[in-house]
Amino acid sequence: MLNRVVLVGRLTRDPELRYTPNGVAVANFTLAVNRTFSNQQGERDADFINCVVWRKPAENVANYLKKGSLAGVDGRIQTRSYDNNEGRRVFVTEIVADSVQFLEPRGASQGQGNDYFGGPPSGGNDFGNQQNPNQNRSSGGFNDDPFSNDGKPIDISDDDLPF
Amino acid sequence: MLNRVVLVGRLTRDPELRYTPNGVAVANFTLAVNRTFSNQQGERDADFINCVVWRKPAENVANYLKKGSLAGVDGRIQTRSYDNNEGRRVFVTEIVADSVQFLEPRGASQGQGNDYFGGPPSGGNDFGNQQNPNQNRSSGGFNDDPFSNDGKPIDISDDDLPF
Amino acid sequence: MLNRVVLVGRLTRDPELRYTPNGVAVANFTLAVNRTFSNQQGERDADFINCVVWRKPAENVANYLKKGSLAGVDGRIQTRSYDNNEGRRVFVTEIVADSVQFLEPRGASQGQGNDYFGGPPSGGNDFGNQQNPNQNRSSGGFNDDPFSNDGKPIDISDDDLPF
Amino acid sequence: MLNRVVLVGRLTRDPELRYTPNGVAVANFTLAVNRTFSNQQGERDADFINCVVWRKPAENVANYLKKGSLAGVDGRIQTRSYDNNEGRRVFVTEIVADSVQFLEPRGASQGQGNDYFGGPPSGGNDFGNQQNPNQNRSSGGFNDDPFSNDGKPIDISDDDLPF
DNA sequence: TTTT
DNA sequence: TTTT
Repeated sequence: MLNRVVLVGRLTRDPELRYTPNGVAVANFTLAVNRTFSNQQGERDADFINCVVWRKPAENVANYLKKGSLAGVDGRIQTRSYDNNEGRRVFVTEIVADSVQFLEPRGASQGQGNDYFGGPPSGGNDFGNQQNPNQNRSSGGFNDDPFSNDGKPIDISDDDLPF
Repeated sequence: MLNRVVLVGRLTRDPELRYTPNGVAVANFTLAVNRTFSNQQGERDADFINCVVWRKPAENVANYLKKGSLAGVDGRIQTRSYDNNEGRRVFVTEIVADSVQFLEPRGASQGQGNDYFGGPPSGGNDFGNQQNPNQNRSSGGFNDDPFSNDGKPIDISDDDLPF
Repeated sequence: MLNRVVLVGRLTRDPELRYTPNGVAVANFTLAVNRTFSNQQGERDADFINCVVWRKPAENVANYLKKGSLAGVDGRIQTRSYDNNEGRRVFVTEIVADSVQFLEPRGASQGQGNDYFGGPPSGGNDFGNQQNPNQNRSSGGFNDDPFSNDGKPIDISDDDLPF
Repeated sequence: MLNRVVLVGRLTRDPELRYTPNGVAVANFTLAVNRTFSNQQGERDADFINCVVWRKPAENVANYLKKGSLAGVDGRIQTRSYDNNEGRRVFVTEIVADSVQFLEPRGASQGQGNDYFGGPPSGGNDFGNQQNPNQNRSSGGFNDDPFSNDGKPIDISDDDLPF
């Protein structure tokens, strides 16, 4: 069923990288996502959202992100539970990231070249597991913008503004 | 910052409706969202995701959804904490729904008429807080489908299939 | 960079299935997504959104969805252009679906068993390309709901309701 | 019905700001969203996605974003049509943004203070129409991370790695 | 050219 | 503590 999450926020601390017994990489990190509205005290609260990422992107996260880095996450919500050392059942809600995007400007990672993110060897600012790069023949622009009416009087109506 | 969640799943039990001291409605419910892949044992696990919704849509949820109902949620992740009655700090991660969509077929709610959801007085199958119904003049369709080549030989290339 | 789309709507007509020269399946369909708000005339407009899906899920879409079917789509926006038979450049914006979910109730596809969707041989109501089924050990629930205060007076504040 | 889009990309040119006869602001801009995978030629294509935003956020977009700015968009897909000056029906697919987030680092807009975006008078790096700032009492962190096992041997299994 |  |  549908389960999709997209976040942009900052790492609250350096990511933690581990490996399973079989050598599969896992990285954990927490994203502080500032709310877009203020609370009663006029402050902007944040949500602190735990994220997990596996395999290659896990290593990229560990290598190129650190406390304070601005990052985007595309993933799904996962719930699980485990018994802690006091014999209590603990319930966990976290985001399993399909891909993590590094959103720091070039300077922040001393990269160079014409890519936003100078980091990973392979070039590119996105750490993803097998994506779905499907149909994309002649990637073109977009046109016929109804607003780009060349010199003719503008025609924007108010019809569509319900509140 | 960006924080967006979209879910489709089934209510694990009837929603709970309450009111704040000021009379504002809040509904809580949990969505079981079946995973789209199987685990090692060949079973489909589910994620159990707590949701909150406020005001009018809260009342609609309480009135038209029940245990087992299929529903869609569009919202954001919220984290909070509180001290429980043992003096322990409890951390909560939940979804604050901006809108909840009822996805049961008409029959399921004995509704009628030409709306999918026969429920709410106002008609419509969606419970939302103030949406952003912006520009939408002549709502039209889409056209010039590259695939609708009238009688001419099909032309789909394999260029775009990287794996 | 981030590019994520989630839709729930109804097919405007039967999906079209084709194959590339290399035998890769592609299905095209249009989703009518009713808006959640009414226009000036009190009517609910719809958006008509073109979707493409590749490989196995393409065949599932062709086999199990038809005009009017309620479906969910998780994908990304793609823009491309091509020259039509009048030598005009045509710009296309469409959704490339990573996965398509069949949201019709069981009866609608004469299925049976304890799966929501009785359709595909493999069982399951979701047609997806290689998903990212990562960490998901003991799938558990969620707990310590601040609202489940056992018999104690309810404590919901109005603090958080800014408008 | 569900219709949700989240994008992060760069403006292909300066945004265009206009006003309806009633004085409502509308801004148009196109986002270039680089794909996360390469094409057959080893290049990263981009999708060029037209966006519209209304009212106050429209003015913020016009004031604080320009060609090349990195921005996040949270919105919905809209389709419409109009007749162009050759009497042809043109179909448009675009994103109506509920909110636009400015993702440039502080320096890029000569701002200051402890907010990421020093721009808008009201402070804050997000331009949104009326959001849904609901329940958010004691915004706290997150804890009980199953991975933060203090000095005890790590326990990550491979159970969950299906491919 | 559109669905319920 | 979970839904079909």
